[in-house]
Amino acid sequence: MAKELSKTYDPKQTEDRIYKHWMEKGYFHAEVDENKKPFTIVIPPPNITGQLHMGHALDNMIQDALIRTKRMQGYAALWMPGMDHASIATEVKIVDAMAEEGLTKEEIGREAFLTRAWAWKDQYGGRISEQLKKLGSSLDWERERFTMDEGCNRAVRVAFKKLYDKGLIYQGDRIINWCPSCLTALSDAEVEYEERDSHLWHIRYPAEDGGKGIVVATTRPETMLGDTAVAVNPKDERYKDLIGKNVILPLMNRKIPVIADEYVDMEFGTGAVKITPAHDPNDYEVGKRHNLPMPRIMDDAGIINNNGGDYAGLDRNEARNQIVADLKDEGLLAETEDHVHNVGHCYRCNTTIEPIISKQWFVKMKELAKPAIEAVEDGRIKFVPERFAKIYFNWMYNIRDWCISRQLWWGHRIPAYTCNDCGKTVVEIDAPTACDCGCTVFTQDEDVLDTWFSSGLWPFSTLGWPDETPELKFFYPTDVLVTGYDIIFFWVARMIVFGMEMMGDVPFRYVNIHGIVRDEQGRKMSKSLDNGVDPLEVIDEYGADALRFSLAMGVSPGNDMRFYTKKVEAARNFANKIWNASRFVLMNSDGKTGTIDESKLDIADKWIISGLNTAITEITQNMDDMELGLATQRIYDFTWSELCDWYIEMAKPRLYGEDTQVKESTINVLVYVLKNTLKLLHPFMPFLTEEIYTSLPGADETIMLSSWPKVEFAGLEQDAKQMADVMELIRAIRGQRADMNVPPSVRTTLTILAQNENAIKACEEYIKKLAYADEVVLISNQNDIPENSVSVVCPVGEAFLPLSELIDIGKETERLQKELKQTEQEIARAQGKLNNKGFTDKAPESLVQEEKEKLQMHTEMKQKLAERLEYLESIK
RNA sequence: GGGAGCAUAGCUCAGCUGGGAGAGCACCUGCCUUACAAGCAGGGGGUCACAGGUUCGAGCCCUGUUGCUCCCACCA
Repeated sequence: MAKELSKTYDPKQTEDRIYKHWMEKGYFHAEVDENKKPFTIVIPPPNITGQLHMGHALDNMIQDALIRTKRMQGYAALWMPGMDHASIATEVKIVDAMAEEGLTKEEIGREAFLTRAWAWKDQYGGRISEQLKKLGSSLDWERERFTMDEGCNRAVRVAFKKLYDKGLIYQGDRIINWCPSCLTALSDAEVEYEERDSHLWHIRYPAEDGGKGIVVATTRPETMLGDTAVAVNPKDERYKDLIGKNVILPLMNRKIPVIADEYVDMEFGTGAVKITPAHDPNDYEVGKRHNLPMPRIMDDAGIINNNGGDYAGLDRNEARNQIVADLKDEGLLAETEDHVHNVGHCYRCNTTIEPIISKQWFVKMKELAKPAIEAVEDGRIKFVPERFAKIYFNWMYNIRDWCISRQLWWGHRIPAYTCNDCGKTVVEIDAPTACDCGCTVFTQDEDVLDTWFSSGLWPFSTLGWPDETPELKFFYPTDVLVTGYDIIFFWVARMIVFGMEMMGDVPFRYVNIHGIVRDEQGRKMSKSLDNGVDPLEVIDEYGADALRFSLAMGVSPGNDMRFYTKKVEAARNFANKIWNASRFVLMNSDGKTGTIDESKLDIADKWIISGLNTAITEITQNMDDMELGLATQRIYDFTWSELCDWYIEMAKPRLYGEDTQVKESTINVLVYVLKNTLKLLHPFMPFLTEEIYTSLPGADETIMLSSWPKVEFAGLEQDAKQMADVMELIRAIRGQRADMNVPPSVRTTLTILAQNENAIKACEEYIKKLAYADEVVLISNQNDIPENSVSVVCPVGEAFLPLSELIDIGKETERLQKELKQTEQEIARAQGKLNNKGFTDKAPESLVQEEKEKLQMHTEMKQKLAERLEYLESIK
């Protein structure tokens, strides 16, 4: 049923209404229905979900756009509402929120939400619910999320136990990254390194016998409190005599041995390294090899403990300053050298991390990584763009055990229970009720799991795993995962690992990696800079369609992009353009549904349908390649220039004419082309296209369930080419008029000496309308060229503008000579190519042919120009 | 120390397997032409970072140079 579109395009109103409509229709829910496969998908609410920041907006836009196309092409794909993990800033906020709600640690443990669940509840959840309420939706977003995450929580425990039983999870003392501010262990991936200007302090450790001893170089003098040896390279002649002897640890006055270890680089510093096994990963390894004591000299908050002698109670930074000062006083500071040092920082709070020896839970990754590597190597999973596979491999080949325990008090608690009586620890899915020793009281491990542990299970835990649900069977593996390159390690790698291990199959076939959305100055959006752009605010002003389109247009896969308000504005203008073009079609539609009678197509119709077909072919290919940037650019160009600027203008004279058959045919072509254009655009502007599409006569219930455009009607190329040639002439005439400052309101008689008379005749009406002519006179003889006219030379013919009063013969001669020169250059270029034997022999036949045609065309044009110049000369 | 990316119009960026340099914005000149001034028509503007090489032909492929960005890595 055709309905009218409002006079002005109001994205907000349209989007809200369409969204509400979709919600009512229940398009947002996954549905397992073998009969409907592959048309069953989850359709996300693209103006709302996950768009906490631009990165999420981008994730969702791409994922959604791909699905909207792929589905139409017959692929099953799955989009998960709530596909996300907690950002660190979010987690910090969660703590506050929980504290405000008065939750105790035990309560949190008992509830044991996914970290994600809380993130959603706190940030997304609140916002989404608010938004939903505004839209009048009855969906209880928070409740639904919560239910899903309860299920996921069980999956986490099952996965943990499975790995534990296979010996792939272990608990042990190891050097881990410790954040003294968050008071938790971190995985290697969670540490960010940053170069800092610092010093390399050279400290003398006197020999036991009062000798000179040895000078060590260190960037962290405060750790000397925990030194248990000094290491040198066994090959180092300088220290050969000292090996096996003791030196005195200054300030502490402790005897420590000089040991030999290959690890020491003779070239660096002094060639002697102080060994602090409890506070440095390398030293820890050395310590293990040499059975050194490993005293911790710092507590969890980074305060020097009782092992630090007089320095106990000092903060690690204070301790450093004090120690350096004291060493100086004692004359043991041999040298202070400037040194740029790579310092690790906590990626959530930016505090300098402290390597600390500590008991943690680890996942053995080497073995788990193997199938995950193979899956990408043999192409079962493909990275798009391909280059990101390298980053993945690099990480996977060098993978180390993953520290998964966190001393945070939100998140999944580790399902390990210790018997209060005998102290035996068991890992169980559900809390054990009885121990072998007869005791019934257990204490659960206080630690929680790394948020990425649960996130890694996401592709199947959200589908009901470990139960064999219909959803799991139906949707796993999904087709494509979309995410930014910054979380390949965090998330993508872990999902593949867990997918292979738990499901025995890949979690998805394609990983679409996109770049980061930066601010206008190219900076990463961040909380500290406060340069983040809120997608919802942008949506409020320009609409979700405009935002989505602007995030896709002209972007190349995997490259960063900048967020420009100007670009969103351009996208909004584009949306407005479509709106108005559609209004034009609707105003004239007269109930026509776009059924084409091929026999009635005229040259302009063939031209636009041919253009549409090319666009369909290219855009479909682009979408298959996940080249959204190219696809959007192509849609933009086709819609704006081909459809709006040319075809609609050409349709006008026919629509306003008397011939009802012509009128009818034209309308049908308009409706046909518009419908297909909307389908091509739908992945990027879902709301606008739905609104317009469903307003068109004879439209489907929703554009989402309509078929993807197909190429129809063959053999249009020749006519299309003729039309294009005439368009070139029209453009040339317009240019000439503009040059001479003739306003459009001044209509003239056009005299045309046609090269291709048929083409000109077929297009007479269009030439009149678009080249501002009140009359077109076709001539076939040079002698019929009107006097005092300006000529426009094109391949399809020569046009003459009778503007005698405006002509300056001298100027006109000059212009034509310039054109003649250009034409001659073209001829020379083409001849040059064709005279080159290498070109004619080796270049593709079609290209050689093309050059020949060009040569002929320009030769003809040259002839005309020469004649014209001759004429001007004669009337001077 | 390894790896990746980028360098194209004043600005922000496209340019898919090599076959006459593009878009948006900005700028200039005309236009309120009954879908649209969030618009229409026309226009100016580029040694495609630099130097070599391969090729009939290079923005695109190869080598090197310079500059910028990012990721990874336990040199104290």
